[in-house]
Amino acid sequence: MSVTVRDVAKKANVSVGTVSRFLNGYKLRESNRIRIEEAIKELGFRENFIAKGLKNNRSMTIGVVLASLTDLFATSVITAAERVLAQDNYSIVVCDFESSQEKLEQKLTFLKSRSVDGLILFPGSCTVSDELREYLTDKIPVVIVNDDMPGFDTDKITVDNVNASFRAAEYLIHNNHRDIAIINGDQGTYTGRERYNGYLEALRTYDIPLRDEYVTYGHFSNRGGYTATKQLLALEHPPSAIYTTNYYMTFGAIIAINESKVKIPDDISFIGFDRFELSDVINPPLTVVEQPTKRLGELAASTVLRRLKGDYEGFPVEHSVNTKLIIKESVSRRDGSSDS
Amino acid sequence: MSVTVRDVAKKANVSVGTVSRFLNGYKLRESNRIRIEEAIKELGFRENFIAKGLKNNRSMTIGVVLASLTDLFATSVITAAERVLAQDNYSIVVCDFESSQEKLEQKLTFLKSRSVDGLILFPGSCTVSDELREYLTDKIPVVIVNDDMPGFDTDKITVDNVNASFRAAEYLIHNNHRDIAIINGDQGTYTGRERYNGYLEALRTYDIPLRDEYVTYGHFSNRGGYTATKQLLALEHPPSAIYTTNYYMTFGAIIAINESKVKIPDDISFIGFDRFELSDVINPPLTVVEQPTKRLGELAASTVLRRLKGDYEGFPVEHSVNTKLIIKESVSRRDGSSDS
DNA sequence: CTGAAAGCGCTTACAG
DNA sequence: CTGAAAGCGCTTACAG
Repeated sequence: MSVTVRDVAKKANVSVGTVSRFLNGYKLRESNRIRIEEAIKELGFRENFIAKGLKNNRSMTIGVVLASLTDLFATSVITAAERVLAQDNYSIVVCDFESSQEKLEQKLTFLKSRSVDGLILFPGSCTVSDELREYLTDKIPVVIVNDDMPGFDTDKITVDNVNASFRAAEYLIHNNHRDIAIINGDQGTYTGRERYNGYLEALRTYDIPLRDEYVTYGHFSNRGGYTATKQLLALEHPPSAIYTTNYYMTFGAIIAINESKVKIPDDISFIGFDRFELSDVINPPLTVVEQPTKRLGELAASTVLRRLKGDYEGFPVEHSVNTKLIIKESVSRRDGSSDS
Repeated sequence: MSVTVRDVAKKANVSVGTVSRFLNGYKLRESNRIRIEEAIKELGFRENFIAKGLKNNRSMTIGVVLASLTDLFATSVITAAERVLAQDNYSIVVCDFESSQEKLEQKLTFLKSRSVDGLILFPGSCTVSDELREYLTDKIPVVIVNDDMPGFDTDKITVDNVNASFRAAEYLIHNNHRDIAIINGDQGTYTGRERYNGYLEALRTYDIPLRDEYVTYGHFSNRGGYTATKQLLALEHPPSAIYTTNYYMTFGAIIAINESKVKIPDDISFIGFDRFELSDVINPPLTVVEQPTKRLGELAASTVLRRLKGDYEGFPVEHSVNTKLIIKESVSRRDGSSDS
């Protein structure tokens, strides 16, 4: 049915070995090269990656494992990663594990049985497991995105979460805000904790007492951000500024604010997280912490690729990429006085 | 290195053929079965899907091709599809083509060279091409999701787009609205056209004249929905109701409305599209057209699976799944009088 | 630079 | 029910 190296070899009057060498970029006699090229074209030959994989013990696929396929941050990162991987002829096979540790382990063995050559993992709140350790034992490179994984030493691509929060809070402080609320994500996650820590650090640095009622939790969801914001606005002494720590909570918060009578930035200042389409649509445009999703994806991809080529220099490496505080118009300058 | 059928065979004192038969669920002598099971367990044997694929000419992977990995509708559908496919041991390899016809064709040949066994395609504004036709020629099942593709006869899973719009508009009409605006998606797409058609049909059915200034285009994006809404609200005679035809435009519109002084549903009625987390968060909860993404994904998956098993009954089949109009509180009843 | 041959890990007629 | 053997489409020492 499909045309194979054997057919090409016959047509070009060489051995299959020579065809194979041609395909893999080895030098060969000019005349042979030309005849093979012609034969390939005439016959419409295409390599069979499966057969190739069997010999080389390579599947030319990279597993991508994440909590949910509908997570905008992860899919943005993956989009960039895919582009880089495709250049080297790798394709990605994706699995979501619905934030379940058990499902995660299941998916890991599933992907293992498909002989993925490498793994890009967004662990979220999940932890190491034997299934994961087996990858490293078998020399299959694993790259973790925006997470730590205590007890699992592998390459990581992260973002300066602590610093991001620090600068967001600091920016508010520089604008004379002292009543700064944070809407935290799940503290069971690395990003949730780190982003909270940066906030705490900023308050400490500038000698601003931490007020418990300004520390809320939105579970990284739209609804959570919405509820937390409602709760903050209902406080007897509401904050003068709110800082949200991911995209979903940001928009939950914005909707809650829009529903109330308070206005950004006159009545309340606001710093959101992540910069996707909505961030710039709303009015006033939001000051946000922008995560370099494209760069993260490219780094994740190039790191697996590098390991795949056997270059294990510096392993395990951690690339931390800087976020950017995008200053727009959602933060207003308070006058110096404090009414507390 | 890794343990193979040969190792299992040796340990269990049978031939590799027998081990293979065991793996594929054939009956065999009780004593052999037991010894093989033990050997597999002791050796930690796992099948090599690549080798299997070479013999069977199957890769056990399904290609998923879509315009953008960050599209919430598509990723919701894929999530459900993946679940079903995984049950049959298929994994999905995804490619986005960034809404470019050229990239699409490129990805199609790319996936072809990885021997995907089937294809789930979200064509968006792209059209048929030789690369795609080749799949059918080679008996690789292709299922198209929520789109038509003139000149390409294959299985399709769609949604009752026309009817969805018809019922949305009708619902507004039943609530005495006559000045109904629509925010259309790109008319180069199937869903864009169909959703517009349903609106037109409703107006025609109820003898309501079409007003050009109420027909706007939001290009399926947040920003587009935002801009179109601003424009509608600025009209000398603004509509009494707005209907948006996808999720992104819905939230662009909501933000625009929130920024203005008009209130939902008192000043303006609103029907959105798609029901993801935000739809229920905002206040008042939105009346929306809900697309059964889970069902769509399951149908797409089970349809490829069926074709893969050689069951070509009814080919090409078109499953049209019903949307639901979720009635919440964003539509108000007008009094009978008209002020036009 | 190239051919002949063995082999990657599995499956499947064939013969018993 | 099972073994021996050929083969899926490719790669790669080996010898020349």
